[in-house]
Amino acid sequence: MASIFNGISVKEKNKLLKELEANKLFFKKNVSLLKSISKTNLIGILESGSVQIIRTDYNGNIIIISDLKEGDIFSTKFSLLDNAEYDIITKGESNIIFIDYDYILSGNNKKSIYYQKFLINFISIMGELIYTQNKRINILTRKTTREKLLEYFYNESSKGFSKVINLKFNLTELAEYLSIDRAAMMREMKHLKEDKIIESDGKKIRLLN
Amino acid sequence: MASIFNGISVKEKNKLLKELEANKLFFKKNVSLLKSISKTNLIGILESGSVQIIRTDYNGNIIIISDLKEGDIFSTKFSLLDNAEYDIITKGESNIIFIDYDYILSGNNKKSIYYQKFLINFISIMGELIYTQNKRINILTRKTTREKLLEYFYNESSKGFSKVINLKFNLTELAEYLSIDRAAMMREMKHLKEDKIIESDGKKIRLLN
DNA sequence: AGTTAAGTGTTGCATTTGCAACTTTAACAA
DNA sequence: TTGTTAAAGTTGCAAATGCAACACTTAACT
Repeated sequence: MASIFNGISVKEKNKLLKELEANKLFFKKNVSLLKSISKTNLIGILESGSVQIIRTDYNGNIIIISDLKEGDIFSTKFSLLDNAEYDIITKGESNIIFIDYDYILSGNNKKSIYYQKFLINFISIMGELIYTQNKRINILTRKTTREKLLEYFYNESSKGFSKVINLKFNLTELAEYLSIDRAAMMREMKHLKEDKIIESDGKKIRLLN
Repeated sequence: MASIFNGISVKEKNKLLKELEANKLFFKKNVSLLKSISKTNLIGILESGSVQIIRTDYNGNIIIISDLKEGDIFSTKFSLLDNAEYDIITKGESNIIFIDYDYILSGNNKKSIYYQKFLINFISIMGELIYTQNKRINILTRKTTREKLLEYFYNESSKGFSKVINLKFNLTELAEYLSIDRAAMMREMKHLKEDKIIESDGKKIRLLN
């Protein structure tokens, strides 16, 4: 998995961050970031700790949009953080580097080789994100629960070159990812088993035929 | 809207394309591109003409995934073009520049200022795409037809700073974008009118209260 | 070990949805 | 003008889905 500082030494990284006028901020556990930062134009790099992007729907249910680990980045520009339903929450004490997005792209007086590497790494990360999003859209646009499940299973199966899938989600999270009711999903998985299209045991799914 | 050659002169552009070992290919109307190119690692830039990315579902229905205009880019890496349901079709005679994605990112011996501009423009375009995709996912993850419609209308309304929306889709395309049955969508729009939540006339929608 | 919380599995029921099959309207070319 | 095609608008109906409410199992913590 690409990281934004790939191929950049610690020394170069510090120079780069100064050049980009980066700010490093410390946050306690369970804090909403949106109160302390600009909502529209920042790139955040999670240096240490852990952070979640969440959506709170009209019922008050919290849906985890993404779970960030050290080295991951997020953006207040591409994500929908101007939308009141969304927020960024620290799950533990976290150090986060913020850089102004437009300043990254201004290019002014930034000709160093590590700046170029930074741009390239950024592109790499964005490419992965676009691909991930396309996969999800490809699933979400299926009309039935069965099609959504099977599209997901086939994706995971071909990714691992195997008819056996070890879910990286628990079943509750899988239902959230597919955006379907959990009970309806369980029901449909039962039908898929009855129809001998899959076998399953816990998080292990086997595609038949 | 950002273009990949923003701020790059024609002369520089030609140097850059040589540096990136770009290939320019001509295609006739109604041709599938996937037969002539590598499926996994290219960036395509539509220099002239018009192109669509489509998906053919199991019923044989064709869904337009995106409609590319001159200057737009597409990627065989981020899009799901390895998936048999997807294809790229020229709608008219088209000239397309292909660049190897990994080569763009290798950075080797590429220190020119226009290469840097190219990277920056690329990031800009990818950022817009990520944002667009996030918006769509935000809609597709709503459970009901009504919520999908309203989320879409509210988005468009706040984008235009107005309670009146002029749809950029026709209603058939809107149903496809929201991934709902057209008849069901029409029915729900009628309910929204009866409930005095919207008024509508053709492609003009007005949000009430 | 015992308690609590989180996740799994199931069911009945009302509602929503997709699908098929129409009619009507609009756009446009012969 | 008339004929043709695409889009808009309707409706009935069967099937799928979400929701609520359970019981049961597993994991996590004190």
